[in-house]
Amino acid sequence: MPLEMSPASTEHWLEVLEAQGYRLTAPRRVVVEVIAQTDRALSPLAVFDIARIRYPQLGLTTVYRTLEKLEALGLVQLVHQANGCHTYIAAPAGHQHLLICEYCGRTLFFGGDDLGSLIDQIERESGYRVHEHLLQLTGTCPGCHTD
Amino acid sequence: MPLEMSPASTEHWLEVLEAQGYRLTAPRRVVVEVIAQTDRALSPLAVFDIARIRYPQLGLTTVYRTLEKLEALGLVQLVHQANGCHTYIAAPAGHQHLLICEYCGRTLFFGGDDLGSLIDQIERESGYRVHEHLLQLTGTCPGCHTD
DNA sequence: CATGTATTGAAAATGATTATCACTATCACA
DNA sequence: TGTGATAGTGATAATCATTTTCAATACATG
Ligand SMILES: [Mn+2]
Ligand SMILES: [Mn+2]
Ligand SMILES: [Zn+2]
Ligand SMILES: [Zn+2]
Repeated sequence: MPLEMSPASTEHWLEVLEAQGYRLTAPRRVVVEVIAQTDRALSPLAVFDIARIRYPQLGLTTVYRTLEKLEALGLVQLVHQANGCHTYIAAPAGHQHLLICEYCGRTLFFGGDDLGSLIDQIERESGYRVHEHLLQLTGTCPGCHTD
Repeated sequence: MPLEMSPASTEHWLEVLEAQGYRLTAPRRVVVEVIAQTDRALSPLAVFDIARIRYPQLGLTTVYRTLEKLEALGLVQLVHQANGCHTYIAAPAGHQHLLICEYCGRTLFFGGDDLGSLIDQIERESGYRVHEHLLQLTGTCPGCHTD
């Protein structure tokens, strides 16, 4: 079943970073706060612009570097955009897929397991082994369609 | 069920381009040939390099412009790469999804209808209307795994 | 405090894609 | 068959996102 975005995982993310041996610096904290507390996919530049309000010295380079670490740790996940540029969004626990409202940007996750039987079938018929998959749905959320 | 790549749709593609009012010029022909006859996803630059062998005056700009038209007509489809850059591959008739071998690049298509029941379920549970979806599977083809 | 290491951000470099523009090829039709 | 209108081309320049470099700073540890 689809999941709502969970709020404010900031503290948890900082713990994970610390457990990895990373220092909890001011610029990292602010980047983590922004992306952990937003329920929309954000480009690195958008993260930068928001984070800079609280921490004006912040560099865009640090935003890229922090997002890279968070993605490697599975705390954020990449969202593919038609134009080629990628955005990032806070990821729920485990591998999940996205359903994005094309009007308001509201985002819902649903479990990767829902794909299991489809993938099993494709493996049987093709002889391939499936290791990874990318699935993103786009549409309109309940608030953005009236019919 | 998964489909093998169909060969040499070159003539058909040229007809479609012509039917759209586009002229069948030498540079367009060579770009169409390259992408229509390859069963792997190619970057614009890769298309350029291959096409240039037959038509050295070709400009990279024209490759981008031709791929853009072919994609708009549904003749090629975009393949998302982890690094952000996109590649293109000849698309079978109708909306299809990709299964790509991570070792040899061999590519299989499977139909969008296979996703129908999953999408129905997600629509019911979420209240969203799903308009588009992006699905790509990655794994190993029969020739690239021995077990 | 002293020292080694991680982190930072400005600036430059890179790489992909797109926009410009002068030129050419092709088409419609007189 | 000319001829003007239009589509198409490719070299070049511009743009945009991302990565690299590097000197300076912050932090941890003894
Ligand atoms: Mn992508
Ligand atoms: Mn589909
Ligand atoms: Zn919405
Ligand atoms: Zn293979």
